[in-house]
Amino acid sequence: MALDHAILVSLHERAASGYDLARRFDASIGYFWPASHQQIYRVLARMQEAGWVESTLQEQDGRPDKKTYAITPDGEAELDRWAAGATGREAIRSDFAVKLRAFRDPEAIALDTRARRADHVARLAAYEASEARFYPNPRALEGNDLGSWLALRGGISTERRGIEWCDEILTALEGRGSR
Amino acid sequence: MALDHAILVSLHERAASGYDLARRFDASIGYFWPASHQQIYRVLARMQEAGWVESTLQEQDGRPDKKTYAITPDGEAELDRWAAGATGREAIRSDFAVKLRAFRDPEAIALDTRARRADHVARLAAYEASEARFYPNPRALEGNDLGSWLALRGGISTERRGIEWCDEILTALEGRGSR
DNA sequence: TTCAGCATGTAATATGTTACATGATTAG
DNA sequence: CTAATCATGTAACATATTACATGCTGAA
Repeated sequence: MALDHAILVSLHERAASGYDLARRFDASIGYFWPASHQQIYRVLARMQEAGWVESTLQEQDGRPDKKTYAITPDGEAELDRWAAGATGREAIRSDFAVKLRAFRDPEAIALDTRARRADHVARLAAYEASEARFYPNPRALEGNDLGSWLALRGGISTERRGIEWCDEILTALEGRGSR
Repeated sequence: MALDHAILVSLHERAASGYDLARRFDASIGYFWPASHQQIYRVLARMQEAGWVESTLQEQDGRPDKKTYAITPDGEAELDRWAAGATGREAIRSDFAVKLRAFRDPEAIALDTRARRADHVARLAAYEASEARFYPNPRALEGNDLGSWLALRGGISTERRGIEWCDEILTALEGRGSR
């Protein structure tokens, strides 16, 4: 039930509506735990029943009502409980690696690899921009900010390694005549 | 439906029973697409109905009967079709990164990080042993072997980056007084 | 007037995990 | 005698994805 905790972390940082959360998940926290709005609404409902979050309705003029969720003390306690435990090994599920093993169509692989590379480059740029903007002086970081920065560093190294892998694949394919 | 294709790739390499596949998934191909035997049996049944695989019963003395699955021409065609398309971006789901963002208990994080690091080291060693054993001369590789080697290279770089990230986290935590 | 954005959800389907179930053989 | 390995699955539950549904505002 890790989406629960991702949402709790996000609500701990700041109260939000389901819609707001969905947009946050498209950006910051969703880089490490993607989720759609449908999923988020469902989990919010479940957590509200469990007493981990509470909601207040806000009227807005010219807009639909907004249901703002906030984390409760029980929710904070649950976060603590969860944070004290160990996280297991994360499953890697890579269609792309499976496709490499299949190795059916080198041209298609090369094409796919180039697209993936561009993707990694774009995301790396976004991460690096974030880092420069929000964490210009990493040595001074503490607590929550330190954690967020370390998570971002993980993202940066993931993208870099993705680019390197793509380059390795492209080099190997080119060396053997596929363009 | 990527488990389907992972199984097809595996059956293309060699026919196997559900049980055999489950063990393969614990080792080679499962590094990139983990799956339990329960899942595998379910997907095999579905693919047999679709005509992508076929099974033959083998009697064995002193052992339960073995149902050996093989890929059919339709299955091969499906693999081709799938291999020609592009793979989308892979979702990263990392409890650990979420936990870093929560940053509730630095001691617990340090402990967890050390455990993860040990895990990465072990898996890296396994990958490197495979590489030395099965692909001593990468430049000479072609076709299927080249693909498998490139997939393995991806695994190796993933583990290396995991170790580096853990070290970065531990350094940051130590620099601030958590052991 | 059409499309993007705001804001909320339900429903159906697909996929993954955990627990249960059976029964034989072989190694310790 | 006990546990592990071989071999097959079913069932219940949890989670994730895709499609559907509604309705308002503001900008092009």
